[in-house]
Amino acid sequence: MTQPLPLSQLLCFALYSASHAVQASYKPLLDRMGLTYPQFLVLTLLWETDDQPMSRLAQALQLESNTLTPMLKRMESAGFLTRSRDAQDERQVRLRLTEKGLGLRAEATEIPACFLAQSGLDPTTIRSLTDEIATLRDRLRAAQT
Amino acid sequence: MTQPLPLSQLLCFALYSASHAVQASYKPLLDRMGLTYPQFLVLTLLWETDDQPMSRLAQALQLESNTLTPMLKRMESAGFLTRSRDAQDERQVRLRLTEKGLGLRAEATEIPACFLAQSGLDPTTIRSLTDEIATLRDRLRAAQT
DNA sequence: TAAATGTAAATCGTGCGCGATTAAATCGCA
DNA sequence: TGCGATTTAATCGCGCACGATTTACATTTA
Repeated sequence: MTQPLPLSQLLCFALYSASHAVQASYKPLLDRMGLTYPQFLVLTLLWETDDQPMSRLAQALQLESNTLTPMLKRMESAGFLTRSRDAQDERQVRLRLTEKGLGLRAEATEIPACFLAQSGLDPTTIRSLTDEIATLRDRLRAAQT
Repeated sequence: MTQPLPLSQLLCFALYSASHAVQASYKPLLDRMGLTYPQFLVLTLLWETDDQPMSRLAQALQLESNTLTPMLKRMESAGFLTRSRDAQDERQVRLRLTEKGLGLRAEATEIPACFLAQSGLDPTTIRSLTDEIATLRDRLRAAQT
């Protein structure tokens, strides 16, 4: 048996604290647009593909209706998107960007670049780090059977 | 200008989703002990050094009193630790492990090892990944002036 | 020593995340 | 065709996170 690691050397804490630090660094930029960080993630998906069912966002973000439903309602009231039942399958809720939601795209997609600058790391390092973390995440999800 | 990246290639989302995946993989083990994930982080710090002021935990976790106060009260009611005002400086709240809190140490410090096994990554990779993520976090915090 | 300054927790409100449950629509199959 | 099983959202409760403010105590300084 090895000695227990201190918090500062735990991968779980590195991820936890880094994720919070990233959200904090995004915050001033998102505030100007009236977005929270998870809402920014939702819009990022809709900027890639507009008019998606909620179930697809849930899949991509690994979030469930108990998180997404109230969040999307707030985004609808704020005027970023519309929610409407699919005519073919009334169980599904389809999400569509409004003009306001579309209008934020150019400004918002600059944020990851600002973030990269703030981090002081070069793009290649950022890319490989992203891949390694995504691989870890996918393996954990797969093990979660 | 480069093209905007899809969500799946954003470092911020990799961190966000991996952090959630790690917490999900810890959950069944923590549930058995009656702990939440942030509570496990608090205990990890107290297992390293018992009898700390709340301000030191706040510094280590980068959390503030608005998060920690209610959380520590819950942990106190659950019997994991005690909270008491420091006699020398009545502004401070000192945290001490109870027998129950101490008793979880051996079992809980095994969790990161289980996690490592689940991840399917070798210890060396885990360590360098942890370091890289911590470096990124620290640079972002430093830029956050 | 009294007033100004600084520091540590606590409090309040809002928005996630998620377990558990419910409701409604669709699908599958006898 | 009809009825059980499945799928999709919605709802409810609780525990973080965090901005903003307040309270209590300590320290500095006039």
